[in-house]
Amino acid sequence: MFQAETRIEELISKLREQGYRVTPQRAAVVRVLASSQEHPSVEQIYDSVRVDFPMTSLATVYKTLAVLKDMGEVFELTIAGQSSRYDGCRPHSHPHLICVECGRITDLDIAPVGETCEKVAKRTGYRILHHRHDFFGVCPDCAGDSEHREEAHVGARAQQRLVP
Amino acid sequence: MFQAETRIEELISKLREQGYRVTPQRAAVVRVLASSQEHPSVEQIYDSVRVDFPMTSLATVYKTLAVLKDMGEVFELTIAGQSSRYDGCRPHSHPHLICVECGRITDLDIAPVGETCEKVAKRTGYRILHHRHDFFGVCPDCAGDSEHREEAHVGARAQQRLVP
DNA sequence: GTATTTGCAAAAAATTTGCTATGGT
DNA sequence: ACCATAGCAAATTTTTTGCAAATAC
Repeated sequence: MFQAETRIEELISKLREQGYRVTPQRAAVVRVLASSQEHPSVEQIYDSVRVDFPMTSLATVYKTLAVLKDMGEVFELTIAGQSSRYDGCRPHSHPHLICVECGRITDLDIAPVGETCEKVAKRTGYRILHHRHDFFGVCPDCAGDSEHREEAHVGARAQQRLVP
Repeated sequence: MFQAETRIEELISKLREQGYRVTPQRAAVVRVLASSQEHPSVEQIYDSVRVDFPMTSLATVYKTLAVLKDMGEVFELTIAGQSSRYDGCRPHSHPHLICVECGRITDLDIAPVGETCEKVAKRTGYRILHHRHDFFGVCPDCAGDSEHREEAHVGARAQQRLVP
């Protein structure tokens, strides 16, 4: 929130530096990414962007995200059973906490495992680019809900299949 | 490879215990999952299964994987830009090494972060179910390839006086 | 002015689902 | 025999792409 403006400027600059054109649509996507803690989906980014730029297309959002991903400024969080979420606030790998019920994604500030990256590189001979460390669980809200209404509560956002 | 048989039996038993019927198709999927280190995709599982059971359908593979995932015996590794891969050899969360060039996925045997899970649970109030710790990088083979490609591509002239 | 980028709509992937016949228990 | 499951094809969902028109630089 605080650093959102800074991050927006940073991303805009980097786009320019790399020879990309800064269109209003791209700027809008950047703004949404930099100012949200929500790790939004493409659809959510699209909706937010269209508040200010109703002419923006979904394809453009995808294309912009592809550019930012290639630049290494945005990380795509693929998740089983739902569409990808995007993290553009912090350029560096950091752990996430993901509620498997409601889909909420939170940044974690636990000690980074930076040294482990180097350890892995040394041991395996890989050149490590980044890593993902995500914890999946049930958030307090959803835990409370499911205690009370186990069967009725099928997460509002999370589509889970029911199996006998 | 050694423990494959054991793991196959284990999975079959667990299916039975939970009231699922053990069909030849399901057994075949289990066999592929338990005996491969490759973290196969659905398509690869499908192809392997069809060697022995050519009548098996892709939908059945998906359905079987859904069952095994729900049982917590198979983990779906979602990856940006490609279809999911499945890890059914070890039931417990463990880190992976993923080559972003060739897609190869290798199990890592570095120290588990079990205590971190509990730490996260304590700190956040989430009930942690599992976690993902994956390192993305370029494997030695692919690194070699791209070095050669680059050299060939740059050509003799450009090489003479370039920055270290 | 020119090359990139947009938006659209259509295509391509990837995954799921509904329904009936089949087959495990 | 009963009911879960397989197979198939159609439906969904998610993401990508080709191309003419618009536009950032």
